[in-house]
Amino acid sequence: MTIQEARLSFIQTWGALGSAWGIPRSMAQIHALLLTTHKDLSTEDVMQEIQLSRGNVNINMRELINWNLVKKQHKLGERKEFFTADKNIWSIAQNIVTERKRRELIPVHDMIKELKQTKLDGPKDEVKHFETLLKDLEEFVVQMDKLSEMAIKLNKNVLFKNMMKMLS
Amino acid sequence: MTIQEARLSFIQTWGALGSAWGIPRSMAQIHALLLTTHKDLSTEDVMQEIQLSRGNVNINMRELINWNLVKKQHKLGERKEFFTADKNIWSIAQNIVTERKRRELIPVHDMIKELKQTKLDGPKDEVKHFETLLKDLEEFVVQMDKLSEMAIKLNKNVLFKNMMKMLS
DNA sequence: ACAAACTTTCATTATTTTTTGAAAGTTTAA
DNA sequence: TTAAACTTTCAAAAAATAATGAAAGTTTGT
Repeated sequence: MTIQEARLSFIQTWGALGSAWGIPRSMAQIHALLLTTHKDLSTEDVMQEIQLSRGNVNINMRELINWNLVKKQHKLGERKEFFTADKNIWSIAQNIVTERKRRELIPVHDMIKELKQTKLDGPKDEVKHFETLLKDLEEFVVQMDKLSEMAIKLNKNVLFKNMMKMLS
Repeated sequence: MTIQEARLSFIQTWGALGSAWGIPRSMAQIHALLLTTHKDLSTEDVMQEIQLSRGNVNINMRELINWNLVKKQHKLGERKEFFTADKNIWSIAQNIVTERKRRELIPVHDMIKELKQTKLDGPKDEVKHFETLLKDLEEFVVQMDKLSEMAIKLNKNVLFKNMMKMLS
């Protein structure tokens, strides 16, 4: 298999995975392409390599930059902008986790907190059941948050790896 | 606020969250509805409460059953089927993690393993870079898998909670 | 100031995903 | 065996999401 074929196959799979996790296919594909190459790529390069329109590349590249997964590069003597992906897999994971937390975990937590503060009218047992649900959910959200922090902080850490071993 | 309003608000938010994570809105809403009530509900009940078509409820309920989040109940003297959600938040989380792992983590891991076994033709440095990427990704996938196992096993466990405290 | 080189925007189009609902299928009780 | 009560299926419609590409905007060098 040529390296080109391997790349394409990787890009396809990564795109499908992104799609399943609510990340636009093109965004995931662009990210995958940048991951597979050491060279910095221009918008034109990306368009050509994975057959996307200029607008699409532009918009999704900006999003990747927002997520801190990609950086702009300026080449001496070149007018074009080039792009390069962070290649450290743990830092990639950290940025993705942070971003999704901000977008999804926090809004849910806010809703839970708000409902918890609200006095609910209705049959006593129903109110009780609902309040228990809210309590359980909040505990869960808080634990997930801690777990993600922990995973981020300790991913490369010896203590963490030993703990893993200890617990598996 | 009435308990009915609170429920609706919860169902809406849960539906939106599901949507962001690649789970059909209706499926998440049905799940949320079942979580908010102690009573077992029939298809008809669900259709009425969140305004969904019969087919939609039927299909998504089946999916919830596949995910082990919901169980069928038969009531004595009733011909209809009723449905009830698992109310234990940790067991819910476990089932979701297991299911998503099966659907997304494993296929990606398989792709990585396959590419790793393949002899790649191309410029030496490009091949090297790509192989490093594969190695890093595989390590990552394996660690994620371990982390999810750990989270599942230890969620209610005292040792785990103390560890969390220790590390935060 | 001009124009070439490049980037960004956004209304429109295309694609994908989800939902509908009526028809077909199944089960149960008499 | 029949028919009422209920469940399942799936082709078609609707809704949501993503992609296109041409035009507008910006920057840079002369």
